Amino acid sequence: MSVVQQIKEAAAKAIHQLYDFPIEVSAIAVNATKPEFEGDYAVVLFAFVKQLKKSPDELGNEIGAYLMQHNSNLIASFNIVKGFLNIVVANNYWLQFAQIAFNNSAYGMKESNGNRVMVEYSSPNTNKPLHLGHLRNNFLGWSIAEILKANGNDVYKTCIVNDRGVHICKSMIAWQRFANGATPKSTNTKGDHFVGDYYVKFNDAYKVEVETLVAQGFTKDTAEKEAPIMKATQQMLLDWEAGKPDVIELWQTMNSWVYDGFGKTYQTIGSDFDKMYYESEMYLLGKGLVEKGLQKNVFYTKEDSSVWIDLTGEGLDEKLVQRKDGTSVYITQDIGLAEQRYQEFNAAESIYVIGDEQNYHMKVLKLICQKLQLPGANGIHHLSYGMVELPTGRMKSREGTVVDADDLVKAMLQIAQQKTEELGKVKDFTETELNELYHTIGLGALKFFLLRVDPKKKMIFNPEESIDFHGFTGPFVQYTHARIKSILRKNEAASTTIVPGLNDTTLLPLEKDVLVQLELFPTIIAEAAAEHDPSKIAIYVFNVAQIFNSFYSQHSITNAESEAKKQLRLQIATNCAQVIKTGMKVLGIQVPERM
RNA sequence: GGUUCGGUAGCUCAGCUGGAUAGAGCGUCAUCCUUCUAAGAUGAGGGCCAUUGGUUCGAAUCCAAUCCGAAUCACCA
Repeated sequence: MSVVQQIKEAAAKAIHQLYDFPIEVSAIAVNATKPEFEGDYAVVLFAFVKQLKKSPDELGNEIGAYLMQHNSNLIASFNIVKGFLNIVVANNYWLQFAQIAFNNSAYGMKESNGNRVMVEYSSPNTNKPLHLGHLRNNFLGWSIAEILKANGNDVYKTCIVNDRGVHICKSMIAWQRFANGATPKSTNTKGDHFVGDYYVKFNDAYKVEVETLVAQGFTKDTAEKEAPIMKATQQMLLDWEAGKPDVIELWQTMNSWVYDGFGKTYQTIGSDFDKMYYESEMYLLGKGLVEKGLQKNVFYTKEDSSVWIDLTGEGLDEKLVQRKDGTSVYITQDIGLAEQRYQEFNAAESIYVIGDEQNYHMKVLKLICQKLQLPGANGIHHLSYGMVELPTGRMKSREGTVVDADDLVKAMLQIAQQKTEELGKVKDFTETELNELYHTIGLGALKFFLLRVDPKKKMIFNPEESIDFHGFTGPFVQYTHARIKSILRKNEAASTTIVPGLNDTTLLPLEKDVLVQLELFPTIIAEAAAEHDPSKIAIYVFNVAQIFNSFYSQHSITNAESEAKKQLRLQIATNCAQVIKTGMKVLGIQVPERM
């Protein structure tokens, strides 16, 4: 149990016992003591002054004395300042903690709890390569899955590929017309980029046709509908749905190019999935559910025989779930997919990593699932993340301001290489080792940059700042790890038992600061899982690195004042490396032994 | 117009289940490598926490209103 939790429980018990006043543990407020006062944690007394009709000083003294008497292993002393009961945690407690963490290679991880959780993320379209926004999605999804695993859940990572629809047909039409049989191989282009290029070519051609029609006197609306290339695209979609062999074949070929490209990107950025779903196989799902919904009177039919749900009672609108021609819409598919996945994975909780532009859609989806009483409906969570914008504003494909994922990763690796070469610390590395290191650092910088911000918030990607390797960055944390490892290599392993001769030794402030920080790790991991928020861990891991660096600059480990101190500091350093490694791992970031 | 989210240092962000003098990083200025990795450390400077009112012992945090910004409200996906 965490120190804070122990203090809360002890304080609640004290108040109950001393004043015969039962109080919820959660009602006790405990903060870190400000550095200028003596103590580690402070119990806020104001809340009870009124209820217990005693002055803060009186309360503090009585509660403090009780706590010391009944929790002598935890609490060494206390003092009261302006309504705050400052508690000094016993040095022995911290020393013991150092041993416990040192001997637990899974420190921060929880035992399996048997809960099954499905995480859906990435979900690309097959007409365009991945961009910066997809990277945020992929890093968030992968990380939240790891964080949930670390908290003992069984996690299933899934991905739904949007591989059908008009947008795909656009690329196909453009390829037919403009490619002259070119392939990714013949042009030496990555498959997803190759197909994306034809999507762009479609739009260029379409634009020209519309302009021509407008010049001939058509209205813009008519021109957009009547442009020959658009009509051809719509015909192609119909042919696809009818299963016309040559269209299906082209569709399969072009999609296979895209998957080839995506596969490479996923491998580079470390995304993986337990199960891939393809919309082409799923878009008919949910038809049965429409029937079921009608029977349950959750849905109703309008006179044109389209099917709707009325969500005005929930403050939303009426929503179409089936067109009058009997075809299903986007949301119907999603309902079907939700049910199907529940049957496959039996996950009580499903987390959908989807941009905040779909907040409304996800709200509707959950509501409908609940009204249909689908199992697992209450466990649907939308991990809604904000858009990634550039300093100049939103990325727009039409204006060519989209930051391509592959380009960005490549640029990060190059900067990692350049920086590493400048510093010249790993001149003895082999070619393979060097490439591995550039990958670790470059990708680490990128992942950390995208994960260190609260997912809910939109963020600004500043190319200048993101490639900074100093301060609140991935490489800073990685560097700290490498630094610790370097020290550990130069010393024999630390003692795994209680270091003799330390019981009476006062911990130095910086030694204690590091231990206090390390002790928070399990709490932070749990918080990050509960809030679906990897940024909590990024911030935490940075704090650990920072505090260690302060400690390191002040106190020598190798040449400590005594052998006992040396052992303790080796333990502390080892624990820091361990916590940094584990914390970074759940963010999807490797840490090097040297850099 | 309705709904939702946001507005904290020059910039990027923490802090938001109310608690002590609002914190980091970047950038600026100044120190520290013959001693464990300087991708580091230390210090200085930088703030009407959008505005106004309310709730109370106490508000960046909760409530209301206002201003500014974003997303969304498709028989698109």
